[in-house]
Amino acid sequence: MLACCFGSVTTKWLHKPMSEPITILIADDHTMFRQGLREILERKGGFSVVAEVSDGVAAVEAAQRFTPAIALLDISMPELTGIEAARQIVQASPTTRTVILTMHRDERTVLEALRAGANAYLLKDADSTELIEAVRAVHRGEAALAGSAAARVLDMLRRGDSVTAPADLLTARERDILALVAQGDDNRAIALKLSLSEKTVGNRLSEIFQKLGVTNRTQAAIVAVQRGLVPPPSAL
Amino acid sequence: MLACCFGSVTTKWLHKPMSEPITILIADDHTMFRQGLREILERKGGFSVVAEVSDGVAAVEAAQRFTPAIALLDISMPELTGIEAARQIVQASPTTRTVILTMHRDERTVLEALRAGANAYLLKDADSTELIEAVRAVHRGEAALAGSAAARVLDMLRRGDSVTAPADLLTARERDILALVAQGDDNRAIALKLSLSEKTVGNRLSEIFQKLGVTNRTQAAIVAVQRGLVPPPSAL
DNA sequence: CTAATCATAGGTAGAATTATGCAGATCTGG
DNA sequence: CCAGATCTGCATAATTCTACCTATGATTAG
Repeated sequence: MLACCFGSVTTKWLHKPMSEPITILIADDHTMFRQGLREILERKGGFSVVAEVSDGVAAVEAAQRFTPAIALLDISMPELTGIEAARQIVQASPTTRTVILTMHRDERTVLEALRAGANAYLLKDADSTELIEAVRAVHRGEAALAGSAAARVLDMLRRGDSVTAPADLLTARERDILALVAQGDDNRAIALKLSLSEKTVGNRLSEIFQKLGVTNRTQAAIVAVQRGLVPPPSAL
Repeated sequence: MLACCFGSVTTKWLHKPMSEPITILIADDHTMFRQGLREILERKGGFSVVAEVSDGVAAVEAAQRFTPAIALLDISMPELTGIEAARQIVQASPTTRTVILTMHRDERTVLEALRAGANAYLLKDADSTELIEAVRAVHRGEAALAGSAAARVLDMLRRGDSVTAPADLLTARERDILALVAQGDDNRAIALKLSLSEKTVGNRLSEIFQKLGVTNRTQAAIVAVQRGLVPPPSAL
């Protein structure tokens, strides 16, 4: 522990001879988590947290303004999920590489994130050294997937079918509907809010269920939130 | 930043003359978050993290074995929610004071936690200095509620009715059912798993909806997870 | 241009959900 | 032991949901 502290101080003094520190944007809706991450990164040395934001929209804006080398994006954020944010950040700030943070070890979420242009996918119960290593790897231009995640994705790539078949990506409209389902709206409410007929909502929903591999709306809501397909319901 | 680092080192050297460090148990299912918390607490000085666990059951066991002065409990944990863990910890280790961490600013959750015997209730988007202050206050024997939370609870206490009326605490059986709803089970599946008739499940559900102030099972599932009434669905 | 996909919406039929009311069994605190 | 709360089960009816079918117009890719 002391060694660690000394180590960090030492590293700090050696900043100048090192190459530029890696600039980082942290996006997570929990202040404590952000501060913890910042501590870990800055004490380690070689990293410079240039922005901290608490929702997806702010993340995109900050990425555009600060063009950080790395954007650490939590999946579950208000306004815009980490995955959506990543999608927009690769447009808004192409030099920024994105790392998705999540608590769910879900293969399909990984693919969803990678398709959105994310360069890495890390579980929140990964060790902080794994995080550091992943950030460095991504900064070097490698696409990093933490330990177990990497194995799973490779497995899926090997099986082949998994990568193409469950390309069950929801369409934009389907996501609209799913987002309302995940807020507890019934079909009538959804139809009203989206100016659709209840029939259409019901039909869409059936397709969504198929794509998500579930059989009812409650399961769909759970999956949607867990996979970061829609922003989590803020408060009821 | 440098000052901060020196400060922490200094504090560490001064450990001995200080009163005993406050022993702390951290329970959260995200390793990164735990490590961040630990960093923040240990660098600040005066705190000693004696155990880190990732689920509610382990939290209760650790509290029993290490009898920490403070248990920092995340609400949303596998196996056992932070609130349930607090309930059991006050039994298993009466000298341990519990601090509930959550991301939801929900008045009813606050009450739920306080009723379970928690000594403090902190939002995860609180500042780390607030956390430190709260932990110290709780250790001094005070019941701490972070800024806005305190105000809200006081408001509710003032209104009076809120404290007694929404004593809509669910019964044990109702929680059982709600937990399955929050996993996406339909009434038939619930009836099977709990050895009940579908009718009974339906009846219970209607009462649960009333108590939670919702109108359908999806909303109930959302509320249940957000309030920490049931452990979140692990993976679907 | 053609084929494919998407968004829309209508229909039917069956399954599930939800709101109520009633009632016996059990348990618990006073 | 009593009173009250809880758990259980049954019934009914209205509502909602879900699966599956068809079909039209718009957009898009090849």
